[in-house]
Amino acid sequence: MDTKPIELFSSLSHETRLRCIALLMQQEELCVCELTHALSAAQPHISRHLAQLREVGLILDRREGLWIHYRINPDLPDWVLNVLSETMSGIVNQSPFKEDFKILELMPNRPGAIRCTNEEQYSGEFNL
Amino acid sequence: MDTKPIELFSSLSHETRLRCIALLMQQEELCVCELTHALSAAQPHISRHLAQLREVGLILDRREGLWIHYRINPDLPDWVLNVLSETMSGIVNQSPFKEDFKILELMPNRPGAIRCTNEEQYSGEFNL
DNA sequence: ACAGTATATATGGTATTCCATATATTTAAC
DNA sequence: GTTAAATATATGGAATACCATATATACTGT
Repeated sequence: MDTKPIELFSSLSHETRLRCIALLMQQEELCVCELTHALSAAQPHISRHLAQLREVGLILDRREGLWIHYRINPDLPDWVLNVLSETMSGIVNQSPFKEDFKILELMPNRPGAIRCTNEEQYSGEFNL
Repeated sequence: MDTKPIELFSSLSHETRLRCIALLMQQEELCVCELTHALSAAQPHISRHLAQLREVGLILDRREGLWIHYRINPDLPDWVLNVLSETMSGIVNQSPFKEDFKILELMPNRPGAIRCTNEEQYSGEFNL
């Protein structure tokens, strides 16, 4: 895959999209409703920006019944994945990203819980 | 310095700015006329985008007589510098970045000389 | 005065938002 | 086993906000 740097950076230069990417970097896989909850945003808003990220190839989707799970595309070029993880290390303690992690953790009835009896809990420490 | 990720990425999401950053990552210090030459762009165009990069703190300027030299801000947070160098490794072999390096190398009368030849003498088609 | 660089304004174009609606899938009713 | 309702997600379109460009003009140092 031949990621264009301009596309990459303009994808990351919108708060909604960067917040989604940040959550996906932490959580492996998330569905739209979880992202909607974590960002306290309208569902069409999230859906639009996820579509943009998908079109650029940053994320992949997987349908499972009602839910569509998104995840970071593991086949991105190394330099792109490195940019993402360097970015994570820079923003995990900044707002609104750190709050997003906490709100997601506290979300009731997460979709994964219906099927996965052993959902993994985020073990980080937060200071809201 | 507390670089905001959105500001960083929107700075990098414009081709002119990313090309300037790429040249500055390679060249330590460059003046506006060198960047103007390397990108074959109008001087006000370059100046405008350098101003944006300066306002965000990505680059610093230093006046020396007629010339204003720009350089990457060495006091950027580590994660930002890492994002920049990871990006460099991803784009050095892509167009138009790799061509920019060559055109800059071949520039006649680089400053240090008494004045920059700003004429549009460059007409040769490089086969890069 | 002149060369190098910066800024101001207007204009056109692109991205984003919001609302409404459409599609897809599961569950439930009959 | 169809049909309908409910849930999850996606898309269309108009209004707005944002950004880039071009051109002209102003500033700064020799």
